Amino acid sequence: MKKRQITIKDIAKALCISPSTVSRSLADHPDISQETKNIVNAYAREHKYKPNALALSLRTNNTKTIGVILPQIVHYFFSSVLSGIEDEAEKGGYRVIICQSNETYEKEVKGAQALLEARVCGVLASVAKTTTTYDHFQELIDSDIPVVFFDRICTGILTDRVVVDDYAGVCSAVEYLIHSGCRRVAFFGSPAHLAISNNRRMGYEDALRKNGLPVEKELIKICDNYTEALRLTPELLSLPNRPDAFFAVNDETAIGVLNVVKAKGLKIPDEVSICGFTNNSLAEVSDPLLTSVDQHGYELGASAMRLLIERLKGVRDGDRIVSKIIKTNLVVRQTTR
Amino acid sequence: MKKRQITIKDIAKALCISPSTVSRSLADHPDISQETKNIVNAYAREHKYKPNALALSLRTNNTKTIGVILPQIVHYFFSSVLSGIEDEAEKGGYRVIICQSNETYEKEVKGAQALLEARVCGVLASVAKTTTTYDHFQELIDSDIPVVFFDRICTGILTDRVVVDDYAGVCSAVEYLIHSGCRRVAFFGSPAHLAISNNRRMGYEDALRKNGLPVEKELIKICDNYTEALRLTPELLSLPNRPDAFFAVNDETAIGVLNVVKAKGLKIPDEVSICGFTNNSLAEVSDPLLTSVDQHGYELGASAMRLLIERLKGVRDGDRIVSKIIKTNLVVRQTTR
DNA sequence: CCATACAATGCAAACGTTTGCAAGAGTGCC
DNA sequence: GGCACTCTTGCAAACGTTTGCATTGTATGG
Repeated sequence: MKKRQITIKDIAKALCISPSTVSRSLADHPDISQETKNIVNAYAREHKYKPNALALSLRTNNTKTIGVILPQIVHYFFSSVLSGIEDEAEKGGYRVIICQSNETYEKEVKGAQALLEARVCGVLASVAKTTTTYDHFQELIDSDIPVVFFDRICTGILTDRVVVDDYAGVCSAVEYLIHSGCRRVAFFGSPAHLAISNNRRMGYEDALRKNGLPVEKELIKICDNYTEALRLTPELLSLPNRPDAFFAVNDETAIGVLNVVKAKGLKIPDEVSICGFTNNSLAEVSDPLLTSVDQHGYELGASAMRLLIERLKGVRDGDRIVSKIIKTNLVVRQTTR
Repeated sequence: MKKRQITIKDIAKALCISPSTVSRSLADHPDISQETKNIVNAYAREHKYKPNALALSLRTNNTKTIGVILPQIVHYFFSSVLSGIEDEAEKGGYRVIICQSNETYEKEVKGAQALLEARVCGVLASVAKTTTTYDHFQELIDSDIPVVFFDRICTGILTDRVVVDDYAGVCSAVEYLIHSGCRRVAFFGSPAHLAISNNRRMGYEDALRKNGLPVEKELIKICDNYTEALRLTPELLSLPNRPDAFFAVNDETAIGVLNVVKAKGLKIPDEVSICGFTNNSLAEVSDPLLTSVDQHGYELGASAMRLLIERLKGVRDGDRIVSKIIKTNLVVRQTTR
């Protein structure tokens, strides 16, 4: 009952010719007569011949497959990155196989092993939060599989990378706040042990300095989720000299701020401006609509994939590692002046 | 410079034994002496031997790979489904390769072809909005590749499916609204040409009927996005006999309603109750927090994958198609009494 | 001492392709 | 008629595995 897919051998047998002739006919090889080609192609089409990608890969030692290792598909940012990766892969004729680490080191390692066994041509990776040792990535590279890190890069390893320009994104957003008249901008950021956090914090501080404003400890909080924002925002608002703007390191947090500010009866943006980061769907349904820094996740994924494909094609010269930076841009909506 | 992965043949040559012995040693075959096994395993570990999944698949005619066809990875619902699929696949030792259709028929067909070429063991699919003909899915089935549809099922084809219990989800949510004292519940739904839309609409109507309330045309609108909600909600609120509750078919729309209601100065939930559908991250950051029907996307994906694996193992008997229904549940928050 | 049994290993084919090389048929030229 | 050429096709090996069967060597039993 098990129906096998039809193979080149089957076609050859049916038409009483050799497999080589069939193969060459399908590939439109000049050595084969037009007549034979016609017969073969007709038969192949009629019987819905599909080349066996496995056999082909084995033969040519080229799987046309890219592995992706990322923390969590469900996060808006990563799913948009993945979407960009997928689209660009398809354009280049590559398949994509994915492994989510769920932020654990162990699953990340398992994923890398699986990709090695699948003989992928290259790997795109964003490292898990709990990862501190990088042997599994090094093993990929040692096996001559190009690795391109995206967003959460791996500092210990010399390899291509493409990251979001957090620093500039935050800096220009904060400058925008300042130029619109804000004088006391609060900053809600992530814990400092991620490289990304520091970049953002520096962007904030530099924007203040560039514009002659003081960096005040009491306006800087570690706060990167909604509930924390609900807890910390009132504290800041009740300062004798309350902030007139908030910059939050993600949109959930910014929405938390927004809800508190509204509840206190303060006018947005006239009395308090708010700016988020990521620009996910939240920003498009809040009231008022949230101004946010767009990270261009899709573009980042697409860009990483393009870079990887260039590597595979050997367009890029050998050792020179390239590090691309995806520019963010501020999407101004209604929470800023 | 190109470093090949080490193969069984390499090990055989290095140890001056035959490839078969190496293969059997690695598989812990009883025919092989413990001594030989030890030597082989040691050598393999030292040189980081990784079995070539391609060759294995070709040999055994089993790729241990599942194909997934879905409309858009970026949507919260689909990315959570995908996450469930991925996790469950990993448990079962399957790889996952994904194709997004971007809601277009053409890409869906291309995806199906690619999966056929990759000789996947089975396929999980959710059909694109623009798809009206199903030959590409039929071709998979004709090639003896089991297909399990999830969420957006394909009515024309007899096959396993797992869907969200839209009808019951909407019905019980609306009943909840009624039992909490609401008498005029408005319904914001999708255009009727999707099967899903009708189920939801029926759930709404039946809930009203069961509780002796009239189904009123003027309370039923086609409206499934944020901006539409901003346009239509004021209309309903200015009716002489305005609704005291809104049920929306997704969370974006519900948030739109919420924002309008708040702006009008009506109390939520005392004067107007609101209930959404999907229970995505929006529901957890709105003010007040949105009551919503959780679709359990992750569980749906995991369940579909489990069903597919059972099929592949032959646990399920041949022709009987199974259709699983994932129960929704109402997450009551602050927009309902 | 021979037959038998058993343990350990090797041979070779197969999975579905591609491809270098050889081979056959036909044609034109001297 | 023989030679060199072109045009078309086929043979066989290779990619990395697994596995049925054959082979070898050794020990056991009569």
